[in-house]
Amino acid sequence: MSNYDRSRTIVTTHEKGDRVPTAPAARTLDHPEPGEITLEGVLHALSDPMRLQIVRFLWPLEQDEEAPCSAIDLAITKSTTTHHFRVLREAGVIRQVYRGTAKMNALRRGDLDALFPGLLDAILTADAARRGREDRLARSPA
Amino acid sequence: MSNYDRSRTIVTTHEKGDRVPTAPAARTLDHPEPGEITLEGVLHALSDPMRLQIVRFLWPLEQDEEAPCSAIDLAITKSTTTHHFRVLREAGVIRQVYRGTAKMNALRRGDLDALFPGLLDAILTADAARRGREDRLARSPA
DNA sequence: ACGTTCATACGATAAACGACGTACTACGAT
DNA sequence: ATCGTAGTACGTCGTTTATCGTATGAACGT
Repeated sequence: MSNYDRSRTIVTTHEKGDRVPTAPAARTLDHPEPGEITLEGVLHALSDPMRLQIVRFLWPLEQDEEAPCSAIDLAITKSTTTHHFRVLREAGVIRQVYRGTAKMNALRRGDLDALFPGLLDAILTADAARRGREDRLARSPA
Repeated sequence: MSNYDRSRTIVTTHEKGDRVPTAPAARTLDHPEPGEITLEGVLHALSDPMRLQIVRFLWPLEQDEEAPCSAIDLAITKSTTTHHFRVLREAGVIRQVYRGTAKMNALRRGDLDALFPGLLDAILTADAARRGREDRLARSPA
């Protein structure tokens, strides 16, 4: 289940002579190959309000521009945030990479557009339109 | 297939007085108003393989053309089929109406296109492309 | 060495989900 | 009246999900 690279974390037992975590070997994260990305998986990943909010945040960024997890203000705890980012990554929607102490996130726009042309834009445009409607409703006299 | 006789459709409300006991107020089904349809709900409804298969079946039909539940051959039992159709209906993806002993289904194409322009086509085109890829892979020499 | 910051792992929990079987209803035809 | 067909209601079962809290780890400054 966890794609976290445990090659080094396992070593909590400093048994003196066994694997010592002297070579951090840059934490890596598993991402699905384009061929492993499924439409159902992507749709499911985007069917959660929090995750949609994350993608909405990432969407306007330049191609491959990255943002740390903490850049997005979600009304959930940090551990739940981690969970949602992982779901998005495992579905192939975002790419995550460690940069120092932060974990940067970027939409896998190229891969998704190649696999499902127009899908991402249709979803996010639809979402933007929906939000526009709701805002207008909220502002209109009751 | 698709030649359903609509000549005896609507008339469940008999003129005579009010609700005639023989006509138990024509079973009706609740559908969300366009304003109640959410993007998350639609995405969630379409993120299941069986439901995607249902929509894929309904998609090529003419505008508002209907098909009974039984027209689609799903590898699940009847009760599970009922469940999936209900999820689609409650998400606003399809419209269901009783016609005699059958329950007819149609995509709510107009409503969906108005709310989320391009979304349905993007999803189903993406799905078709994906299936094309998989078929090619399956046929290629191992 | 120490503390701060960012993010994870783990464990718990309550809810939702997908699937099933059985018993049932509604409608139309025999 | 009875039967078959189409679909529902309900209860169950096992899995997944979304959320949390707490403890932990990794990188960076001081």
